[in-house]
Amino acid sequence: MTDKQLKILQAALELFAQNGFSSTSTGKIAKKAGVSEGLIFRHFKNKEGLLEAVLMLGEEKIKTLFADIVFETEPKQVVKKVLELGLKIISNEEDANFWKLQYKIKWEIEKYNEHKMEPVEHALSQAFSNLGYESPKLEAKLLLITFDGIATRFFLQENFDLNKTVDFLNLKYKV
Amino acid sequence: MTDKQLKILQAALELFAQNGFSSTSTGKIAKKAGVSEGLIFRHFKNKEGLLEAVLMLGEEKIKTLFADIVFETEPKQVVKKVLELGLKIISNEEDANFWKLQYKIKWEIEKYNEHKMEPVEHALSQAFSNLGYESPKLEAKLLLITFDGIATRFFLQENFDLNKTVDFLNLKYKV
DNA sequence: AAATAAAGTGAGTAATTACTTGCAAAAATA
DNA sequence: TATTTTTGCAAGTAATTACTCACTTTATTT
Repeated sequence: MTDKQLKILQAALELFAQNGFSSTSTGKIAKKAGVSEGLIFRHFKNKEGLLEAVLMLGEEKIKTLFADIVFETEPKQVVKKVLELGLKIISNEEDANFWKLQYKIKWEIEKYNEHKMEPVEHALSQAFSNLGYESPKLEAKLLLITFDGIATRFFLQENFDLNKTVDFLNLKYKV
Repeated sequence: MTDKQLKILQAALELFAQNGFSSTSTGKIAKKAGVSEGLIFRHFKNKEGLLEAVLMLGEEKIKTLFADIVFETEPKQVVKKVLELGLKIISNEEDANFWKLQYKIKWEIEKYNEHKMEPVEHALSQAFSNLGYESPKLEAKLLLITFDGIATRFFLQENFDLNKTVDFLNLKYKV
């Protein structure tokens, strides 16, 4: 991984997350990265290849955040940590861009990659089971669906109060 | 509203909802509508004007669906009807496209129009209040957030089981 | 040091883009 | 019926697009 290669990936992440895939030209990426446009195609073959590289880089980062949840043994803490994932994301601008890109791409390419969240869903399901919930699997699914809703608001609704929402959910789930 | 004008709007709705705004060319819209490309600009000034016209048409349709909720007096029925809004949407392909477009555009243009849901939120809040919930306003907000999550899954997740999710929520809210 | 490979450039290309314009047909109005 | 307005088309246009190619520079290997 050369220095310029990384610069391209960073510029692409920012622009893709900000303006979407098809609205971001390779020319603008090259300019932002301080690189000739041809270099993008040398390293990533084509625009889609660049997107895939950015997406893969993001998945690695996201997996790190998941590990903290999956290896948690205290059931209440599992739920709490899932709910507070959002707060964790804001704290790092690059992480936030990765998440935003994930959702943006979902809507642009129309494919929901459900198995990405599977380990978290499983951990949640187990946690709800231990907490005595009647339908732990459905509870886990529902919480992740709610999480998608929260993400939608967080990235798109200007005056969305994330803390308030998370607090309320903590209260509802008693964690 | 001429016949061709309507054809343009219908073609634009389908293509925008399917492929997004910036990825849909005016040429393709014209071809699908069976119309010369120039006519689009005659009637709608530019591509954005066409989008706005489509969006406005959609809002009218959506308002109809909302009316049924807002004028409902039985609190349990209000909650039930909000939860079953999704089911109602599938039944009509055009309605589904309008909703899909709403979300697509949100992510493409990055603006969440919250006041659009305000009457529903207010009705929900009142319903939760009547049902004795401790924080009716927050409950209303949370349900609409969850609704966004459900919409995300409904439109993007291939094997998403809408009925199962709605049934579970009906159970949780005891409606 | 010589040879090979990889990284990087920038000008060029064909296709697509949103949008314009001049003109004809149809509809509405007088 | 005559005139004006609206609706419609086809052939443009300038800008932008993703991508290529011939070439130079830098790094790695022999």
